[in-house]
Amino acid sequence: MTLRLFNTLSREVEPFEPLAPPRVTVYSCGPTVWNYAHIGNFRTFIFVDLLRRWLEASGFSVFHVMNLTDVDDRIIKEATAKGVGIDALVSPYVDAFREDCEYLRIRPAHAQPRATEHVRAMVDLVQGLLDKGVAYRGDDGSVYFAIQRFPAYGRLSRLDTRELKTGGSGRVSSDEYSKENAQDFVLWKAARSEDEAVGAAWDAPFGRGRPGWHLECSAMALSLIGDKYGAKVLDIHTGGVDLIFPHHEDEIAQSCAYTGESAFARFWLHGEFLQIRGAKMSKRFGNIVTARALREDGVDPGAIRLLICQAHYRQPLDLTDEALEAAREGSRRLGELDRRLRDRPGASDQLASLAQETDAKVAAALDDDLNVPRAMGQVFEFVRDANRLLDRGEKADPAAVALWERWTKTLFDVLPSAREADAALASRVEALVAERATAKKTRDFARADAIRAELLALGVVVEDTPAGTKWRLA
RNA sequence: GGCGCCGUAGCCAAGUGGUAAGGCAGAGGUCUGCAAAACCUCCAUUCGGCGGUUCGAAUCCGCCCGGCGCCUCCA
Repeated sequence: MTLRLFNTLSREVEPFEPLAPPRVTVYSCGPTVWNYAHIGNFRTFIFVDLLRRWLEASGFSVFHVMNLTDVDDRIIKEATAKGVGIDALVSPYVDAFREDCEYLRIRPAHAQPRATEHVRAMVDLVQGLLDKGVAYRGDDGSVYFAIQRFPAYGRLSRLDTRELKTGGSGRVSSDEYSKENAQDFVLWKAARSEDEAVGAAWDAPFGRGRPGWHLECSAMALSLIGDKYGAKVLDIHTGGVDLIFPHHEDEIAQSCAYTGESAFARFWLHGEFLQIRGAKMSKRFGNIVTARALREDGVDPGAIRLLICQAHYRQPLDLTDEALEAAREGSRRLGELDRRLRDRPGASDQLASLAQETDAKVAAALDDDLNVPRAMGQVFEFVRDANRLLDRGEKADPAAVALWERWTKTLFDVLPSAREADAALASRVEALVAERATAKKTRDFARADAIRAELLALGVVVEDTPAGTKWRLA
């Protein structure tokens, strides 16, 4: 049983074998920190998080890099508008991104390089490309990559089968005139006064300027895996489907032209979009839902993760209130069983073997191009069967509990967040629960129900069990 | 216009040649003073439509309808 992954390069599911097992290098295109990342961005990052968790659980030693783009056109534009430097603009959003990742239980990448901290590597890369003659300096002082001098250009996005859009707005930016070929892309943008004003310009042998977006990823990836492992080729490169062209195509061109290798990454994995009510989430459409907005609305990260886990990463997923509510309910049910398992420790061959069977199916699903939804289906079948066994008096076998925690915590991390009532509320609730117990004992059910309603108003749900009354936050 | 993805129950969603996983919602039941939680039963003769290939298709092919994305430094 080996891991198979869909490789955008071949458009096929292929057996995954890293260059130097057990090490696996993964580079993920991260956010541009000009604003709060939205939940659509995070769908991709959660997909990568699931991939990493499964690689690690499969015994691979993962080195994960996710960049933070902290210099680009939008950032410069925003900084200019606000009259601040790019670093001042970006810093709060860098912090926000890390907070959001923590909220969504996304494991931080081992390296989270910021583009502006690696300008040296970018300059070297550009110089290397100039030296090799695949890049040239345009009339405007910017440096461009000549795609005609890189025959493999377009392989990832199947450019040879595409036609350029004709007609349309015909919008041509001024730098178009500086290129040898309209499709050449910029590696290094000559500094303008606006760039200087916000601190977005660096010295380079080929002229003062700033890195182009595509360049950033190549330079950081190559320098980080090069420094650490002496490697020139990534095992896996991830991103959203929108990055296939031109971003990843350009990364391949730059990187391979520079290293002389035939590949920049052996596997290219792309996550589909999270749409919102059928449309792409975009600032333009005003339909952005940020992670922090969800957090402020009290949405449990377990529910968000479960929602994302219930669709395959290569399928578009539509975010609706209904879908989120369904996931919240599903996550709650998982949480119920989790509580039950902790409450009833003991030995049970039946539960242990059930868990083992489930685990094998979960593993098979994940090995099949990270089929998380199929794996989740198996977990839910386990929930039903385990509850039935517990109803019949079986105990929570430690071996079963260990596997349960592997799925629900280590791999998918979909349980509801633990929520503790503060001391004041807890003591008030305890008092009411005690009073209700007395009322029940004297068969004053009207009083007991009134107290239950009162508790509900406090956000507390009570459950009468053979072991006594239990309560929890709703 | 070119390239690509998708259309499976009320909602979300697996399944890509062998006779429709799973979640949510809903109905009935067990348990309960009543609830809650959990469990049991039911809930797509059918997979956007029409043709075709096949012993057999949601799965392959063709056409059509509908939705979405990329071709603008957008995950």
